[in-house]
Amino acid sequence: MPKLSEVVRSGKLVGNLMAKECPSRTILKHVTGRWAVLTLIALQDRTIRFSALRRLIGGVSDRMLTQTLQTLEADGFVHRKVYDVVPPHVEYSLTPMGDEVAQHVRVLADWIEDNTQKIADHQEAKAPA
Amino acid sequence: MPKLSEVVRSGKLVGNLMAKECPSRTILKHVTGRWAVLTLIALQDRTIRFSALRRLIGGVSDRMLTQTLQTLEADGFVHRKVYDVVPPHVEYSLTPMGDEVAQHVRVLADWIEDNTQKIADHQEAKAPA
DNA sequence: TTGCAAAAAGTAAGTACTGACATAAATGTT
DNA sequence: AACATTTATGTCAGTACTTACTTTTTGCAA
Repeated sequence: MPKLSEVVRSGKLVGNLMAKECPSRTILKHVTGRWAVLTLIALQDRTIRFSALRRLIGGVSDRMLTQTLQTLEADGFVHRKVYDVVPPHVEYSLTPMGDEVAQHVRVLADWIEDNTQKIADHQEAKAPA
Repeated sequence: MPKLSEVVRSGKLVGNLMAKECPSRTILKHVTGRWAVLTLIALQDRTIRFSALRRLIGGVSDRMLTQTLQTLEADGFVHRKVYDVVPPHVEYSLTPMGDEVAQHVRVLADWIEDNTQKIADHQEAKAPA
C-alpha cells in the first residue's frame, strides 16, 4: 500500500525514483551515463563490431566503452555475440528491450541537439561582456 | 555540407552528438546528471521552495541541489524567484523550455520505473547462486 | 541573550569516474 | 623470427563528483 505522497497527479506511482534507495535509480544511472546515451543511440538499428563502435563514438576510450557495454549487457539492453577466433571478433546489437530505451533516449538527445543553439544563446545573454 | 557519415536513416543530422567536441554533449550532461533528472521531474507543474524540493528528492544534499539548480538555471531550464526577506525565501519552477526537456526526461524515467523489475530479473538470471 | 528560521557560499576530505599505457592470445604476413 | 591484428583486462595516476561541516543574514520566540 503506497503512501499518498508517492502518488502523483497522473495517478501513477512515482515514489520510486524520488525515494532514496530505489533500484530504478541504478538503472537510470546506467542509461543516462555519459557514454551509455551515445552507445545506445549508436547501436540503434545496427549490429557493429567493437572497434567500429569506438570510432563511431568520438572521444571514448577502450576502457570506457568496454565498461559501458558490459553494464548495458548486464541490464539486458545490449546483446554481445562472440566469434571464437583470433584475433577476436565481437559484435554488438540492441536487445528488444534495449531498443525501447534507445528510442526514448534518442528523442531526448534529438531535442537537445535541436535546442543547443537556443540554450547557448540564453547562456550568453546572462553573461555579457 | 555534412559528411554522409553524419546523416542518419531519418534524414536527420546526428553527427553532432557523436562528434568529440560538440556543445550538445555539455547540455546532455547537464540534463542527464544524477540529480538533474530528478530535479526536472520534481519541478514539473509546480513552483516550490528550495527546502521543500530537497525533502522531495530523497538523498540530495544542499550542496548538490544548489549546484544542480544553478546549472539548470544557467541553461534556461529553471526559473528562480527570490523574495528579499530574512530568512531567505526562494521559489523554483520550470521555464517553458525546461518544461519541454522535463517531459522527455519524464517519459524515459517512467519507462525505467515500469521496467525495473524486468531488468532486475534479467540480471539475476545471469548470476544464479 | 541565546537560538532558530531558510538559502546559499565556502572549505576540506573522501569517493568515484576517466583515460593512458602495458599485456595477452593464435594466426597470417614480411 | 619478428610483427600486426582485435577485444578485452589490469594498473595507476589524474580529474571530477559528493558529502559533511561551518558561516552569514535579521527578526522573533523562549
